Amino acid sequence: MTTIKANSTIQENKSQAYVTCPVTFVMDKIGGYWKPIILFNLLGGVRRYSELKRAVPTITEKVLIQQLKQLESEGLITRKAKPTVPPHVTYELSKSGKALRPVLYAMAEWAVHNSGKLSKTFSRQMADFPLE
Amino acid sequence: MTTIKANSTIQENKSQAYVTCPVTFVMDKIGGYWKPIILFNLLGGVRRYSELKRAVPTITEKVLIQQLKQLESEGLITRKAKPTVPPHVTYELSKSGKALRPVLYAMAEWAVHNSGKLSKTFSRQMADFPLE
DNA sequence: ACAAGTACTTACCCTATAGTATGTATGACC
DNA sequence: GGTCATACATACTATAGGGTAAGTACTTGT
Repeated sequence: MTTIKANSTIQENKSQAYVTCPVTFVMDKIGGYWKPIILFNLLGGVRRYSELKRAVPTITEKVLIQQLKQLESEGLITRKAKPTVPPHVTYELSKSGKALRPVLYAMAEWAVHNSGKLSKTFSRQMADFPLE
Repeated sequence: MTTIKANSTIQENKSQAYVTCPVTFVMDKIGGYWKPIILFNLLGGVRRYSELKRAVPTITEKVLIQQLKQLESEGLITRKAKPTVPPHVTYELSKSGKALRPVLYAMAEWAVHNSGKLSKTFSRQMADFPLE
């Protein structure tokens, strides 16, 4: 599952920047390519694994769980599994995950006003921006 | 200068997600590890290359210019060079770069409230958050 | 008997990003 | 005439993230 090597120079640089820059702290948690997309989808409420897969069709299964595990270990989402067959697993934003709404919203707003030709597409999407 | 290979699968996935997700659009522009940190520093106003270097001491020169070039080509910052010796180069947020303030601010706010022991450090930093 | 669905896991490979180290042009200053 | 400072460039290496492909366990439906 792609274990992270401790004590690499990159990781040490990161942990140093952590302490000094709040923005960096955030980027380290949601900075992966797919993480914001997943979080965005979870803003709409509880989602099954398979629902997320359908909502983000271009992500591969490996990367999807990988990112979900990371988000879970960072405390941004919670996983609930019913021990049935076939399995039934749901993901949900945690308290701090829900607190990211203003961040994602600010991003989306920025995209609407600073994406040239895509602006119209994005502003249409904003109508669907989950309010709670 | 690390040219990006066009037509790789990764790039194609990205360009597809672009069109559907405003959050992804933003992440692609400021999603690099150092970009938000650089932008954060430029929120304070015009900065010389050497000032940025001192402000972000753990970044290497190679990566610093690399990121600056990318931010410039994305239209988030502007570069001005005086043809003197020694050279005098300054960087500044563009209009769309300045528009990122709410995004960075929302991130910093989230960090203050969701970083456990680091919260106090971050809230102290927030006092210095550049207002304009 | 067998295919389908769910939520994964594993093995292997490729690429973008980051780090290390060194080089460059030019004029000012000593 | 050698050093200093500025703002880079370049070559090489390392790592994290992402992609492809295949497999697993168990039950329900045909």
